[in-house]
Amino acid sequence: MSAPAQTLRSDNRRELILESAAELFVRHGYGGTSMRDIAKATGMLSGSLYYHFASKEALLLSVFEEGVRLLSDAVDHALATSPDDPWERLQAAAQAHLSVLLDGSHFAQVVVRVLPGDAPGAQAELIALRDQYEARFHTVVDALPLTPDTDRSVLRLMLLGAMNHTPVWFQPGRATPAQLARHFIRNLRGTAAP
Amino acid sequence: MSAPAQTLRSDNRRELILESAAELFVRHGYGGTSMRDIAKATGMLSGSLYYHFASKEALLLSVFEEGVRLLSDAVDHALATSPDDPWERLQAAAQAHLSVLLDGSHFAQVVVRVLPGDAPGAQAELIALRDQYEARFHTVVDALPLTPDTDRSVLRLMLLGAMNHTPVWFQPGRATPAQLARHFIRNLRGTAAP
Amino acid sequence: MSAPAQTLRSDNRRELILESAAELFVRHGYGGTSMRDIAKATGMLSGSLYYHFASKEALLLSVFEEGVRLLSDAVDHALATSPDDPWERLQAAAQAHLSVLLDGSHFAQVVVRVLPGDAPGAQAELIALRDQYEARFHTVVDALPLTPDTDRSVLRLMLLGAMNHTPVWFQPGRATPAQLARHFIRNLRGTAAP
Amino acid sequence: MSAPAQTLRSDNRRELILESAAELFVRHGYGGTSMRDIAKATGMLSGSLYYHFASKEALLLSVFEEGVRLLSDAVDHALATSPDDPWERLQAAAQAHLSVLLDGSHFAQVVVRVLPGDAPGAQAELIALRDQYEARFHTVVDALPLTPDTDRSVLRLMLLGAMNHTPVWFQPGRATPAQLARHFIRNLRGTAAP
DNA sequence: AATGAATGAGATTTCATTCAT
DNA sequence: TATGAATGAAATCTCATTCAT
Repeated sequence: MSAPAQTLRSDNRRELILESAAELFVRHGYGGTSMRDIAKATGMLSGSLYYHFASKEALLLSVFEEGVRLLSDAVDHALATSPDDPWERLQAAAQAHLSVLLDGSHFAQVVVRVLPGDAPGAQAELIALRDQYEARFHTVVDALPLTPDTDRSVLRLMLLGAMNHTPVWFQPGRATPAQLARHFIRNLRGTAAP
Repeated sequence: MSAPAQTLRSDNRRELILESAAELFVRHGYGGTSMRDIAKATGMLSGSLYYHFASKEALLLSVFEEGVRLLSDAVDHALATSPDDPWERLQAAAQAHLSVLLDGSHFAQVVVRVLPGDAPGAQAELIALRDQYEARFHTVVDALPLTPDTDRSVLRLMLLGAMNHTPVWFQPGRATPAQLARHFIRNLRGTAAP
Repeated sequence: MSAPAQTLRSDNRRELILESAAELFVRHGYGGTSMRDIAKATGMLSGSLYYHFASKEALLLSVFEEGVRLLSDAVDHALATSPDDPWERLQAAAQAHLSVLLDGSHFAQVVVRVLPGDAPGAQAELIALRDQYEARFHTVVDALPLTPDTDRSVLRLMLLGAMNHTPVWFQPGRATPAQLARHFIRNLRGTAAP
Repeated sequence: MSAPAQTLRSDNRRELILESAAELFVRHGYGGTSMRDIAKATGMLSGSLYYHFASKEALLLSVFEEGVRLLSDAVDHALATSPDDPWERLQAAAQAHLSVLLDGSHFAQVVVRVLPGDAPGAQAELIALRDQYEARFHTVVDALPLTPDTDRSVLRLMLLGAMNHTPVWFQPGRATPAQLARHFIRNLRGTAAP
């Protein structure tokens, strides 16, 4: 009975550090955030972080993994429950992506804010994680019925770029992530007045 | 005869520092780049940088300003020499933006890579510079003939996000900035197969 | 048993830094003393000082406070146990002041050696501390029976100036602080041969 | 015709540097003043100072010498034109000392503000200059008719300490240096109400 | 699990100084 | 005479990290 309680408490601690780190990485970037900043935000001393994470890069990696996990789970679930229409599937994926990204989850924002080059020691892992997640959009875009002269890669990267830019300008009151996703997809399907 | 040489030499020094700094800021981020790194890349000692720039933030600001200047000049020129068709004007602006961004100019890439939050002391100035540049796209997008239910802000931010994401994945051999711009605009006008 | 030892050790460390700093500030002035000098004198590395004091100015302030505390306590105690005669009370205060200043306490000497203008960032606090201490002499001098044409402020400042100058020339073997105090007061009461 | 003009101009430059340096040494101490500060106050670049002075310590020494010269000349002149009464001679010397010190001459204030320990490399010269000046007070105090139990050294150092402390608290409007000198001497001759 | 204390390297910045021009 | 540019050392301070407790 006491063991699970302990585990829970320890998990809470770890969670708390991860959350504080994620928030600070988003706000000031990886290089602009110090272990002391993270410790202070957590109410600990900086040495104490090292009981939970071996290094700053390991901490970043954990944050990044959690962000990728949240995004992946959301998109996977959206695709699993979405109908067959290719454009609707893309919109479902976009909506899932934006929902996680804009609902205040700092984890997901770290994934699109911190570039692998920011942490040379973790570069390879960060790239692998990001690619592994983005593969989903590869699949979905490939299924779209497009005119032959449309470059599917450009379309995919365009959508990803547009979506990953949203944390910079998004304001909660104005539009929901779902509405944004609809806008994005509709724009991609054609916005010109006839 | 000697005066211009002197001026040139001094300008070269400053220019050289700016270029090295820009490149490193792009590669490792602002916080991931040290003044020593910049000095080493320039072949100077780190103290010598301070003859030319008062602080690391002042150096970033100069780099940023140069980037904004390059982008602004290119877009302004493109718009000044472009025909009246609104979509063609947007494409001209996008092409100018992407050309500067992807032709190897690290200055412009700093503008889209370094976020104001990375340098708290320069935050306000960075935001002002960015906004002042992006105003151009406001104007051009406002002139587009769009279906009434299209949110022009979303369309503008979508395009900017897509374009500013390109340095992450662009590979020189595959497509030119001009081709990319055309793709982007075409996609925004409608890519769905009939 | 181990807790007090720990506390003691930590206090000792802080105390040691304060003492080394005080000695160096007295010998070479505030601006002539570097944190490295202080660290070396303490047997630490210069970075370690910052665990105990946030900045060089904060360290100076702590040294200054300790000096003011020592002086204040001594003078307060002297006045509390001195008789009612105003001149004897002034002499008691002067003796207390000189005793602390000349018994080798570097803390007190910092108070009279380092001028507020030496550390612009701490100027206001230094002035406040000094004034708060010197107020005691205001009170005691005000109680003296003086001829009406005597300017009490001048008398007070004369005595303070004379006393605070002593660390420059005092030599331990020649006269005791108590003797000096007696000389000072007697001189102020009249030294002219009849 | 042009040579003297040049000389004059050069002398002015030198004078200007000396004055700026003196003022800054008084305000922020020797260690708290940088060559750049002095250059800026003079309207030159820091490298240019080295045409006039070989080093920061040489500059301090020149300032100090000028201060000692001003004080010495004033006191010597006062003694040369003063009557024979020993106390009046002391008062004349004190008045000369205070007049120079408080009339806004930063040179003289440097002499009493900068301690030899502040500039280890110039220590010996600074001490020699100071001692050479203060010898005058030795002579004058020795001539005083004093009760046998009065320690002449203490009296002399008391007066010097009191006088050299005045720049810290003196306010131009309230009393003239001459009045202060009279107060000081009268206090030393006896202030106690009968 | 966490802390207090320290480390040592390295960050940004400042300094006195030099020197070609 | 003075400047612009640079130097190299040293200044203050911060950092990620370690470790005994």
